[in-house]
Amino acid sequence: MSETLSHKEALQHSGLKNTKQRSAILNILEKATQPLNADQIYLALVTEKVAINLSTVYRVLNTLAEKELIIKTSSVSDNKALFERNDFKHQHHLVCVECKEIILVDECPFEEYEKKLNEKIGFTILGHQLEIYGICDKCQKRIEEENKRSI
Amino acid sequence: MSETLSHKEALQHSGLKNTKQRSAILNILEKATQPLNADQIYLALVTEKVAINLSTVYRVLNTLAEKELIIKTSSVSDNKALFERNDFKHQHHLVCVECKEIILVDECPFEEYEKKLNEKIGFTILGHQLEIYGICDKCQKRIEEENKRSI
DNA sequence: CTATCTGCAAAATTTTTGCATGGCA
DNA sequence: TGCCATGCAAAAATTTTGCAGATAG
Repeated sequence: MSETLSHKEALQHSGLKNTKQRSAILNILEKATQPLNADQIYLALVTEKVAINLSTVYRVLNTLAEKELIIKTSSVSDNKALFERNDFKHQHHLVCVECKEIILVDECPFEEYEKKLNEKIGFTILGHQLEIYGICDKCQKRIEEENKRSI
Repeated sequence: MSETLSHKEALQHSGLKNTKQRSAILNILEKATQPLNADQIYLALVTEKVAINLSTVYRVLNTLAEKELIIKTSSVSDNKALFERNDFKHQHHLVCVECKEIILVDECPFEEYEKKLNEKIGFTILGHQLEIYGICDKCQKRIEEENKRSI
């Protein structure tokens, strides 16, 4: 399995040992279509008959996030930590405060800004964490509809 | 105090009673230059000699967020719930990873970006949580100096 | 072989809840 | 007055940690 192989390489490259727990967690995140929380990952592993402890899940996730193999974010609705694989594309999350859906966007408004800050105050930006929240198109329309009806 | 008055009106408009705890919390968020978590709000209230219980803070914050008088988000780094007033005038933090100093900047690269996102995918931005990290001018120069000396 | 990793149990932290009392409309 | 809101204490939920035994390199 080439995925497992690349996980092994990724772990080694980060100076981490290639254990079945770590590899299994990377596999889960590989398959996921949206960020998952620790419990969801734990349950997915149990379903796949992977023997693991929830505290190990947390520890592995934090380790992988530190090494930037995965990305740690957090959910607005129930504020649990969320994790997703780092495909090294620079993306940001749009979180709808109504339906809690997460929309991924590739564009980033920072290239410009980073340059400006550096010129202005000499601050060198290494990175940033950005979460944008608002209301998605679908919810906006639903809300408008509801308002019309209630008049 | 006109702020207190508008809080009273805002609460009434949402069908909520105007209690000193709710008003005090709205006041704290009014003054804040960035989203605050429940504990920070509680501490700010205690500092201002407002008698309140932490569970009331949580309850009030959730109620206000439901009525959309405030916005609930969550922090990426320590995933705690964050709260800010709905029409937030914000600043951003530049955190130096060397000396941990925090530099406040007023400029925000989002006005442009928000417009673009709205036109493109209909997403209406209510706010955003941004953590920028890098190296400040001072540390940059110190590091360069150290490197020169070690050659 | 040994430094790192995991499981387990227990603790720490954040948030929620039940119930009796208090206070706004 | 009546209902909504708060305080208090206790519980629930999420995440972290210490330690002893297991395992990858």
